[in-house]
Amino acid sequence: MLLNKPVPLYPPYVDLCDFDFDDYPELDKIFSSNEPWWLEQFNWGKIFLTYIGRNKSAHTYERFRNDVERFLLWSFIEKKKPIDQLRKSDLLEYADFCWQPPVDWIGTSNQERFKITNGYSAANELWFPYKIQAPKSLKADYVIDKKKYRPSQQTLSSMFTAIIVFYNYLMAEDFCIGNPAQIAKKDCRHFIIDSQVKEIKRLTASQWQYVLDTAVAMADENSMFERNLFVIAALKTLFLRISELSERPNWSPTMGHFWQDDDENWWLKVFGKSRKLRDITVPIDFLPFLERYRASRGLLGLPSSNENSILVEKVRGQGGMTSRHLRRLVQSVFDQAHENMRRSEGENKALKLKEASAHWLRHTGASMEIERGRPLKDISEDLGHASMATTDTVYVQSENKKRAESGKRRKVD
DNA sequence: AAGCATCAGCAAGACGATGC
DNA sequence: GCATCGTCTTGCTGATGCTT
Repeated sequence: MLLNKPVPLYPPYVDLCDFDFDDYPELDKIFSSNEPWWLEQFNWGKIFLTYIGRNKSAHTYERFRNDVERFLLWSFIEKKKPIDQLRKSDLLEYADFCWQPPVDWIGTSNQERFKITNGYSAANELWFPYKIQAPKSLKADYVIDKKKYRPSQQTLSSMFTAIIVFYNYLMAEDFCIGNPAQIAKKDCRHFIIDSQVKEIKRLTASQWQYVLDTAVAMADENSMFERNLFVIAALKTLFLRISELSERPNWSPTMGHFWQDDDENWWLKVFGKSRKLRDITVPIDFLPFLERYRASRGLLGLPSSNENSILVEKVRGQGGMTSRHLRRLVQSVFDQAHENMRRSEGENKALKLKEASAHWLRHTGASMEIERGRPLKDISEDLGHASMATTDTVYVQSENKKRAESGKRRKVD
């Protein structure tokens, strides 16, 4: 069976662990009817991904699976050469391929790799190795041109990372003798040195005012939106990441995580990125929002220590919520706020509200605090950054501000 | 100090399960 | 019956620690 179009090779991690060709008749056919090195290299990918899935995070598995799969498909179908025989120039060719893949390798929607049909896993016809989508702010009547697909700098760099790590693994296992990807990365012509001034992804003070007013109005009208109001107020005022409000395998946020010290200052304990626990200062202004949301759930006053009710609760069913749905709650407020602001201030001023995502609230809150002159050190701690340098480059950009200031006074004559 | 390798989190569409 | 919510997906962004 000649392979002339890309097919998915690797299932999700749990399914890869007990992978058996009997369950994947199509793959079985492909590998038994092609040159033996196809199967050998499929197996290299398989043991590498198994190792990643076992020792790294689930996300890293998915990220690396994409790229190992694309790379092998390219070597099978396009290059027709085993990966242990590839050299730097071949890898540069692969980078060109990724930069502008053929249109029949590109899809326009998220799709599962495999579908179960008649008890067997079969390739999903709608799945493609590459994907192009319309940006959410331009969703309506947007025509997708697959020829316009270009990976971002991050995507390209992630591609090299995955292939480099893959080759390193193969070298350690004595399958390969060198790492052509490592050398190719330095010569890849698609990388541009980026020292641009980056726009901070935040709302202006007036856009934020619309978001807050809209959320209050929505909650006043229908108590089901009390939850939306609480979430956006918490994300903005306490600089939270969306995940820090979500139920996760090793952490469930509860009301008891709000606590008071000896001087009656309020704090919130959160479990952040890279398994770091931190306490965030809770301003007095925020307490009414907390009380209000609690009241809508029939909880009296402010949280007592060791209170173990869920922090943000589902309206149907029991327990905390995943980040996916919390993001949708934020999005629904943004959509309404955009509509309100567009009507009274015009499309131009409201535009950013269409692009905004939940994470912008963290940026908006921190940026507004910096403008009010709160010490950078304190904000950095509340954000949970390990170093103030991160806070400065992401939120303040003091170097750029100085440069803009000194450049502003140049004369033409 | 800058750059790189590593890897974790976030965004948002698709789709199906679930609770009321 | 249907809105709510979780899971899977790819693409994007942020953070950390090591090397140079």
